[in-house]
Amino acid sequence: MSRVTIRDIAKLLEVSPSTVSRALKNHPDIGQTTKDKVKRVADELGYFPNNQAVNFRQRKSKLFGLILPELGRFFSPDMVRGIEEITRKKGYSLVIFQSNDSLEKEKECITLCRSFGVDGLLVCLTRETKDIDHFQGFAKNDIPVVFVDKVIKEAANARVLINGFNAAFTAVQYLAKRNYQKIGGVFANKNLTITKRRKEGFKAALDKHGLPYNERFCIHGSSVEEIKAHFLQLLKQVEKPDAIFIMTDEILSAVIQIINEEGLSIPHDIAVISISNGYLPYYINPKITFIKHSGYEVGKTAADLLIDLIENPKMVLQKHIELATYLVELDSC
Amino acid sequence: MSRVTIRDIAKLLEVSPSTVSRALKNHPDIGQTTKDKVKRVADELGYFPNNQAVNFRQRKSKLFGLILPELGRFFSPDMVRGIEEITRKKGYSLVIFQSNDSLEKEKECITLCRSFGVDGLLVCLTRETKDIDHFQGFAKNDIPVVFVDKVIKEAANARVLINGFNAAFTAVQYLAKRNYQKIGGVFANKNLTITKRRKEGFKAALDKHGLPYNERFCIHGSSVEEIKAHFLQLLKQVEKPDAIFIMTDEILSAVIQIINEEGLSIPHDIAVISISNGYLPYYINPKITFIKHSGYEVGKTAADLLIDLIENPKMVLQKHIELATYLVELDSC
DNA sequence: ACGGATAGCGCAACCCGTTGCGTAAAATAG
DNA sequence: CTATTTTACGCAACGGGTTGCGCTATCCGT
Repeated sequence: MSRVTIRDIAKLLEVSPSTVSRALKNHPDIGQTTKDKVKRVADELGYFPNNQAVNFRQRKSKLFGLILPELGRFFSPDMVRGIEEITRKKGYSLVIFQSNDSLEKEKECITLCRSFGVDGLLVCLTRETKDIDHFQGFAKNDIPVVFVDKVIKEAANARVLINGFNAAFTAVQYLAKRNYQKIGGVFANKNLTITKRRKEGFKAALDKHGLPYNERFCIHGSSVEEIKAHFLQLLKQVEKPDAIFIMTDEILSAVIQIINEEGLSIPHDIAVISISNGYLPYYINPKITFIKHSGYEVGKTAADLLIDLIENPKMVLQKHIELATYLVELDSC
Repeated sequence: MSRVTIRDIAKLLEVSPSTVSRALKNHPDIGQTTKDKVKRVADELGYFPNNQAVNFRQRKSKLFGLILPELGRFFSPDMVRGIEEITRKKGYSLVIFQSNDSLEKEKECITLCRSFGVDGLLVCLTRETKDIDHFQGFAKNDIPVVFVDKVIKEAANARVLINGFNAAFTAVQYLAKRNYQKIGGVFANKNLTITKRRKEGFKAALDKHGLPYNERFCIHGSSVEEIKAHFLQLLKQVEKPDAIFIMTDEILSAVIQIINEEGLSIPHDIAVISISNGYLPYYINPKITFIKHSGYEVGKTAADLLIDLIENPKMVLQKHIELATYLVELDSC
């Protein structure tokens, strides 16, 4: 059996489809008795509106696209949760796409989003993305785009991310105040904006506390394997850091494995502080002191901003939001 | 500027919209010169098809709905990743909904899915869901539904999950073979099918190895807090288990925190084995021996099954797939 | 009783790509 | 040079809900 349409109801009641349509949405032009009849019949027939038709007509889709490099285990699930909550509350749904950190796939995702006619787009850029020209199609059609977490510094688009500079600064300052002298850092890919910002904060805090920035104590890596290998090298050096700052949960997970495998004791052999979404630090013994950044908040804020942009098209499209972070003092330094 | 339609191209070239439509899809009825002209103009104007119109016409949406209790940090991200990979490859996209483990919200999600006209549905049921009558609307309209991970035993629908009985059996057998005598278990909510199956495997293994099933060594909890409280109580008992089986990563994360806080040593004070997606066990010191179940594989398998059901409508809709698990031997027992 | 207001509903176009059918022109066959 | 086929394209309806406009019937005021 095919689905019940407004015309089916209309025929049954011998009224026009437009009357049924208006009756169902309590349009004042329709008499109460007609409204009642229509609603009763609609109910009996199990009618429900075909959103595809409505959206097509209104040139809306009530869908947001969400493009991520991948669904990780730390930050992104929380972020997606936050995004989904807000969008849902506002009557939108979320279509997710994974770009696998490939620029080419990111472009594919964009094409898909356009073909679905998404009403807005949330994007966490791939590490390969150097410019955002491929998003211009959306700007032309007045479809707002909000960049989240991984952004491009030069781009003048709306974006939401955490204040990585402050987070790193706070972390390193904490180490400095506890008299750690040889502070190292473990960072992601050097070229990413997110890495640069956090490293700037790292250096600034060292500087403020009169500590030297030692290049040899800082390692970078684009994958878990790279991080592990480089960190192991660092531990084998003659002169080792007495404390390390860690840029993300992913990196923390890698570093912890090496520390455990090497049988080192935290904080005795090496102190650790991390920027984290706040779960992993509690699984580790001792619990890792961290700078809390909330994927959930980032997601909610980004979704809110996107909805703002849709509801107030005149609003500046270049709003930048940097969310604050805070220290959670545990046992690792 | 509004988006370019097939009629815009038609007007420009003084042909009919149908000619443009056919030209763009290489229909043999259209002459080569016309095809070339159409394609060139389409390109110049930046035309791309309006999927909303097409899908509406075909009564397809090329969307799958995915309803989850929530986006967790262990199993579900991997599962979503697997689902997304397969669906994407087959030309579908994924709309995700969170039911927050509420039956009412689950029903809301279903309504949304229907209104979007999803072509298929993947569902991980809430803990409140006792029957699946609210999915009957899909059955009537021949829209396939695949249940994933959290299922209802009685329901005769397609489903994909891991073989929880075997996983638990293997785990407990491993403990038994290593001469642990007092084996306890930490389980989720008693009423869930997923819990029942794993507990059956737990008991069966004890039975096979002539070990007693001790109710006092088994705890249940529906939340992290409950688990923590109950597990702490268990540790304070006079007679304590010498090894514990843990049913999920979420529970493992809670148990580990208590063990750390109590200053117990694994496996000396208590041995641990868990069913896990395979990340958390490596973050813990010592690394936790676990039964590997793959959210990624579950996701891929479920998506494959769903696509099968769409492409071969005659196929039995009641296919049950239980994925195998395997032991990963680490250092916790 | 007459003019204007208002309530209540229908008509038809619209959104845009697709597709069955029809047809004129060109090509081929006989 | 007809008769038939083939080529190449156009027409119009379809999908389903929405909406501006127009029309009729009733109601109210004077």
